[in-house]
Amino acid sequence: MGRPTMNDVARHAGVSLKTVSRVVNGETSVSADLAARVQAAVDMLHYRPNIGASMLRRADRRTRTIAVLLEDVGNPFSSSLHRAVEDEARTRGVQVLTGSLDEDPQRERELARVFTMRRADGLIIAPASTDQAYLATEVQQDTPVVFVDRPANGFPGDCVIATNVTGATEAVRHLVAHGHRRIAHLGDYARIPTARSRHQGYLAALAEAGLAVEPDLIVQDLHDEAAAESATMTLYARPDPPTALFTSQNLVTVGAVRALRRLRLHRAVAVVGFDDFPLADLLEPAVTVVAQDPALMGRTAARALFERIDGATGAPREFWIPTSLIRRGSGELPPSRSLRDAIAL
Amino acid sequence: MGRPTMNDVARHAGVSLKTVSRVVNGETSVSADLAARVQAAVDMLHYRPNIGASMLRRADRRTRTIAVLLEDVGNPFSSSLHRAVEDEARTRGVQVLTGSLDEDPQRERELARVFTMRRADGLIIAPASTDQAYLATEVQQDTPVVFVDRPANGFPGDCVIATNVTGATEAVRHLVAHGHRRIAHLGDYARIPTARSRHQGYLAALAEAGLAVEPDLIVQDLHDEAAAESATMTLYARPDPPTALFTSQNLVTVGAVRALRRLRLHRAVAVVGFDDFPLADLLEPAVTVVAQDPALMGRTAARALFERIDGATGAPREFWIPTSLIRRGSGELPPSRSLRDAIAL
DNA sequence: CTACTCGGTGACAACGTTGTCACGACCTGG
DNA sequence: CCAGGTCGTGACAACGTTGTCACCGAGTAG
Repeated sequence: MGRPTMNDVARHAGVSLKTVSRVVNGETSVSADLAARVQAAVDMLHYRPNIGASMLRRADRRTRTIAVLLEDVGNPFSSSLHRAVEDEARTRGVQVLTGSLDEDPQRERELARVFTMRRADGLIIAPASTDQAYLATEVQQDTPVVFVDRPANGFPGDCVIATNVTGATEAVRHLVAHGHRRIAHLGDYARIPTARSRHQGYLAALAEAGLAVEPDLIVQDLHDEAAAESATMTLYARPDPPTALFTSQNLVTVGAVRALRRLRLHRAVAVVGFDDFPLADLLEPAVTVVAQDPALMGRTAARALFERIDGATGAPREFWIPTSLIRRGSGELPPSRSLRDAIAL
Repeated sequence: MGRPTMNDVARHAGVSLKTVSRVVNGETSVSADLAARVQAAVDMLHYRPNIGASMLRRADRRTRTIAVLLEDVGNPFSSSLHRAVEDEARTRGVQVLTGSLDEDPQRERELARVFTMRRADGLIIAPASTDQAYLATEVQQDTPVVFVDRPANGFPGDCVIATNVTGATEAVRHLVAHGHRRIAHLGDYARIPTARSRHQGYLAALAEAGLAVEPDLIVQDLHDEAAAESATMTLYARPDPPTALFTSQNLVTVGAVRALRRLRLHRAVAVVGFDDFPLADLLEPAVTVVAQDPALMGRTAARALFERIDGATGAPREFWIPTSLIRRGSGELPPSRSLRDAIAL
């Protein structure tokens, strides 16, 4: 004996199945006494509508479910974004399915397919793959997709993206303004679009300041703390190390800070990181960052998605979420004259 | 024209609906050439089964969905736990619905009801309310519920809980071992069971060391950084402040550390926090904590849940997830003789 | 050669719900 | 008093799928 159905309620209340349906759906065309009898039966049996069955029959075909594909629901950026999406969904009585992609394009496709089979009303995707053309066959014609954090390719959908290029430019310009001429860039996987944009912003700031690009000072494909830490160690084993670092992602920033600590250079080398992280203000020196606003990105993406679900048409839109430079200390350190001495120390 | 259905595929392949069903479900009793024709039609039409409809008809009534109710999917503890649950679910082809409770008992009931209407196969709940008796009428007889982080009341289900009491005792014992006699406790909302357990552990360690409980040194109902920071400030405005702090939650720990910084007491007052947090090792001094293992808690809860979903019966089980003391510096500071002088400074 | 089995296939009902329509009771206006 | 409309209610089909069962043809044993 599973859960009671509408039929059970109808029998209990001595009315027809359809009348129960009407009461449960709050239609007003039911007489007061029948409605009361139905309600009593519902309460007695603890009846709960099966919304799966309901969606099957309903005209609008809505599951009142959206799916969110993020890099990793366990990391701070993704989870803040997730939370903001949840809050928007909640006001609409919509539930949220999530999945982590771990930078795996294959997994992105798999999950898109799975959520399609579940007939999610819409998808929010932080792409791990470089090409979303597969979505054309994977999702239903009228299932909207909103891309967040990274741009989409090959599939039309609203995009919600941080101002990566200008944010990175601002970061590097800030270092230049504090007198730095040799500024290294520690970047994430070069295949990640945001990493490329930030790299581009770095180059733009150098160009603007008339500084030469020194390939030796650019290290890419750093994705975790350990890689960033060892890359930083290597950088400072060179004869002529940079006086400042621009790190393009928070794990990279933390790895670099760790390395500078070990080298006792944390008060000698300036650092500006892209993306804020908790406790950045409590480190010594506190870490200057270009902060993103993941909650705003999530809220914006969710709102855009719901507008589409509610029928908004028109060309794909781009929402640019501004970044903001937060001066905390590490980015305001002046260039150290005697870095090599400091290292020798 | 929505998505193609099995009927469309059947028509295209020139076979019956049922044959398509068999092929889609991988039944082997279909001849090779019919199976091939069906597969071709599936590929051509980009057919995707509607698993909502499928679940309605299937004998096992499984939605292959579980629901996870956490405090806040955006905080580090909840999101690590969530991620671990996702990984377990993924190996089983099960999807995860999540919801944040924000310590709101009402919201816990609402979400339990919503996920029931969606016929989730099982629930993982980090309770926000003190009584889960409502689940008896809310969830189906055979829908298992696993409680995580906090114990349940009034409803049978496996529990996955950190060793809060012994962890807290170990923390305080550690401070005692370093010579502290006046150890304050900064606790979360007293209504939260874990906060109470940690408080209990604190008292046990004092008793064990023959130290008197000083009510003035116990501050409860601190739930965020700001509250913890101002409580700490107040504590050090007293004539005879504690030489060490035991903080029962990571936001409280961070708030306390912030206050000690402002008071320039961060090298004078020992701190041990309950629950680890990113970058605790990079602060000065690095923060000694009793670490929980949220990923292990999530994994354990998910495995327990799936065992129940797969039919395991028997009395509710308790899984105790051990905590571990991580010595980093702040907890090893000796008692300062001249705290009042330091404050005056 | 017959009876019986077995493997492959399809017709049909059913899952729990909502959309459509028809029916009867009551009211209203001429 | 009757035609026409409105209101409340229920019978029935349908959503997309799977479970059940019956059927057909071929192979096998007696």
